[in-house]
Parts: sequence; C-alpha cells; structure tokens
Amino acid sequence: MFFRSNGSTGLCYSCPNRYFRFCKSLLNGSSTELNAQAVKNLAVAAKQYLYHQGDVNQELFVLREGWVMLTRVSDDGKRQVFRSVLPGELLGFQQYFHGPAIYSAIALVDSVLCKVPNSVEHYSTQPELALSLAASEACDKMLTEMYLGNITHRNARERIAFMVLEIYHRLRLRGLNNGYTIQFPLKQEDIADTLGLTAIHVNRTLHAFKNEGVLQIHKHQLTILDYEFLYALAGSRFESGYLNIEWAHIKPALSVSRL
Amino acid sequence: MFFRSNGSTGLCYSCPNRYFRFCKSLLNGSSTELNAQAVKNLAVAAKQYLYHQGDVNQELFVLREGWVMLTRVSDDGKRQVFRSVLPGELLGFQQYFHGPAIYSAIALVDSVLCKVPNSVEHYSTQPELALSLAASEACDKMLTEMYLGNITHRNARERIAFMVLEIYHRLRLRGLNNGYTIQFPLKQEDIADTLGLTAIHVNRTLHAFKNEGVLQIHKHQLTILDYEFLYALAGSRFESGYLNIEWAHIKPALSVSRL
DNA sequence: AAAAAAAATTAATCCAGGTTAACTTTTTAC
DNA sequence: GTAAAAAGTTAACCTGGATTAATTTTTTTT
Repeated sequence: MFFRSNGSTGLCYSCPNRYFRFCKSLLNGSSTELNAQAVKNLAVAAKQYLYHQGDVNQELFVLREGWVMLTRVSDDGKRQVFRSVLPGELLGFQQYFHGPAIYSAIALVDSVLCKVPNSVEHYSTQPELALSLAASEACDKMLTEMYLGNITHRNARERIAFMVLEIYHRLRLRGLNNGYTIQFPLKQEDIADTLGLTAIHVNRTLHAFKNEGVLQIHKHQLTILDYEFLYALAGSRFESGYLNIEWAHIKPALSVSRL
Repeated sequence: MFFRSNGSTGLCYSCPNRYFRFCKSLLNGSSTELNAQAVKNLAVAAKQYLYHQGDVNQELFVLREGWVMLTRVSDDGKRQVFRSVLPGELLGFQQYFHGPAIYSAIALVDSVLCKVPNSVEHYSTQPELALSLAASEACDKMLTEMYLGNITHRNARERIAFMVLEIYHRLRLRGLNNGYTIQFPLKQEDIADTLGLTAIHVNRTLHAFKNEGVLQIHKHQLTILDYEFLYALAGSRFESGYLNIEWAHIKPALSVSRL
C-alpha cells in the first residue's frame, strides 16, 4: 500500500466516480481545501486486507477502482461475507468514529481507494456531505435488507440468481460490463458465505446453471447466458427497482443504454 | 391518527428518549424553532399502518412509545419482516426524500410517534442532525447485518435465541423490561417471517424452549427463564457487543445496572 | 518447470426444517 | 354473549441442502 496526495493533481476532477453522490458532494463542497483537495489515494494489491475486524481508528474510503469484499469471522469460526464494495461506493463509516471495525475489508483485485476527510468538524462545515453519508448508509442498509429478504424463504437457485443479477446490475450502472460478461473475482466459497449455503451446493448449482445454458463462470469472468431465466428466478426481488435508486438518479444515461 | 403540536408544551424536554442521539441533536440544535419545537406528535392505534410500501411523500418519525414493525410483501406473495422499531429509534428515512417506501410500517401496540423536520434545507443548517441521521442508518445497517449473519449458517433454535436476546437487550437499554419479562407483541408468524422459518417450526421450537425451561411467551409477555442457555445458543453473535454501541454511549447507567 | 497449496468437482448419505392437514385455543367483531 | 376469524398446536411425511470424503483442476510459489 502507498499513499499519494490528490491535492495538487486534482484527480477527483477526472475521476469516473465523480458523479456518484458522495464524491459529488466532496467536489461541490464550499471549501475545496477540506474536500476534493484533501483526498488521498491508496493502492492496495489483490488479496491484501485494507483493515481487519477489531481495528480501531479506521479511515473513511471511497473505492476508486477494483473490488473490495467485507467479511467477518465470528467466534464460532464461521465466516460471513457481508457484501462487495464496487467503485464509487463508500466503506469504513461507523456510527462512532474510530471505534473498532466489525468486519474486515479485503481487496479481491488490485484496487485504488480514496481516503476522504472524516471528522465531526469537517461534516459541521459540510452538511451536504453529512447528508450524502446518511444516503450512502441508507443505500447499504437497503442492499443488506434485500439480501436478507432473498435468503429468507428462497432456495439455492433463486439466491444465486439474485446475487448474480444484483452484482451484474451494479457493475453495469458503472459501465463495468462487457455485454453480458463481467469480471467476477468471488470464489464459490465467497458466494456460499454470502448466501448461507455450502460451497459444495453452490458448485452443484452453478454447474447446473452452466449445463442449462443459464450462466457460466470461467477464470474470474462471469457470463449471463439466459438473462430472462435468471430474472424469472430472482425477479420478484427487483420489482420496485429500488436496487438502483441512487445510481439511477445520478447517471441516468448509463443505467439504461449500454449493454 | 391525530396530530398534536409539541411546540408550546415542549414535550421533548421531558421525553424519556431525549438522550438518544437523534433526539439529542434535535434538542441541541441552534435554532429551536427548526428543531424540538417543530416536532409534532402522532398517535397510532394498534394494528394500524403508519404507511404502506409504495407510499410516497412519507415523513420522518421517531417512535416515542409503542412498537412498530417494518414489513413487506414481495411480488411472489411472501412476506418479509425487516425489524421492529423500538422507542427512541428513527423510521422513514430514505435516500431520496419523498421517494416510494420499500416497506410498510405497522404499529403492533398503541403507539406515539414524533414527526420531525426532514428537508435538505433543514439539515443544511443542522449538520449535527445530518450526522445523527447517518449514525442512525449505520446502526440499522449493523442490526440488519447481524440478522443476516444470524440467519445464514445458524439453525432454528439459534436464530430464535438470537432474536429474543437481541430484542430483550434493546428493550432493557430503555428500561422497558420487568426483570426477565418483556412485552412481546410479535406473533409466531412474525418471528418466522423475520428469521426465514415457517410459523409451524417456530411453534415447535418455542414449545421445546418452554418445556426445557428456557423461555416462555404467554399473552404477549415474553419471559426468559434461562438466560445463560439462550446466550450460549446465540452468544457468539454478541461477542463484540456492537449491538448496543450507540445506546451504551448514550445511556451507560441504564445499559448495565437494571435487570 | 516442478512442487505445493488452493479451489473446484463429484458422489453417497443424512437430517433439519418444510409441507400438508387437522384440530384447539384465543381474540375480535357484532 | 355469541359467532366468526385469527392464532396457536400437533402429527406424519418428505425434500433441499448439509455433511463427509475423495479426486481433479487451477493457481501460486519457488
């Protein structure tokens, strides 16, 4: 990991994430010194932890590029995967600044993060930023609630269909798809620990999907072969389109056109 | 439902929830006109909906007294229970003000809510309030994540043990317990729809707990008979005590003493 | 390029919790 | 106070996904 200041080069002004809510608030801030100019970049190599559960004094980051996974091992030794953090999303906010982290953050591919100012004083002078933070937390909460709804009362095929579509759509809104193909660094065990299944059953299900011509994963590339089928399996979870409320309002052009 | 203004009577100043973070911020606000004085009370009878999924222009509330449950029926007809809202907690915030609600809010017992100011302009003049909002969302997110972790990879007994302890502790922090007994308006079907079980299996499990002298529910009163046993079942979820981080910091005296 | 480690694959067996179908008790409505 | 509806209870049977165990493929390290 290394830090590089963004102050003089003003990387924010050409960042592909600059239209995402929190970044926009940073750039719109009345005091550039406390906002975009104060952002520092941080490179993290694949498989490196950004921080570990229990760490204190953690910073607030926006993922600039790459893929970060939030995960936690509980006392009974079981591992829970909370979610993936995709470019433009915040990570590291906690209700109490500098309290211990409840989960670890690991970069699954080479990633670049932006460390952003995070102090009560800072937010006091930038109320819009504090509100963006609340919106970001509300968005994460909604995503978590969707997963909760997906996992309670739905079977393995439906869960996996949901997860694949959810991630596909989140990447597509960022233009990070190539048709129906996306980069997909999650292992089968990661999928299992996200959905409350065993890696073995995830394997069985993915294999069935491949045989049925629904979906295939090969060398960290995921291709959706039968979108309609997946949608029919997972669809009722997307009904109100609340998955992408935030992004849709920010990058409307991207959210519908490109495929 | 009826509204009553809080302005002249200043109900906030004697409210038992006034030390909870969001309310404290309201009371601390520089402009009392825009804060505590602007709060309006709203009474909702048991079994009445406060709002329905899909409703737009919903307001932001703090639950003053009572019990509100957040629930949603998805396209496939299945019902998901998200969580219970207990006194002092916020409900109704969404990333986009006045966007459609993703779930319904129903009062399970006669309840009183406080409608609080909720507009961009308002938060702009009260950055501390916006930050409290972010903290509240982060707290909800954490609770949802805990449930997600509880439900993935844990069996029915453990899930129910967790849920009972979680709710018991949240009530106890508010002094809303009577020893090991609490008011418990949730039906077995509500528990099932929260935990991803069937009502029948919840019934079986609760019955077993009763026979084992662990726990009993009778006439909407829940009594924990063997706390240690429940804790051993659900315990590893409480390990870092992050359940009550927010409250512990605000009402430390209550959180440990009374039982 | 070889060795070691990690991840994916496959099969056999088993059980926690779902499903269906009564039936009983409690609560609500009139 | 009675009827109707809702909630809780119980039992029999069944299945989706867990468990265990072994093997193959891929990735990483040296």
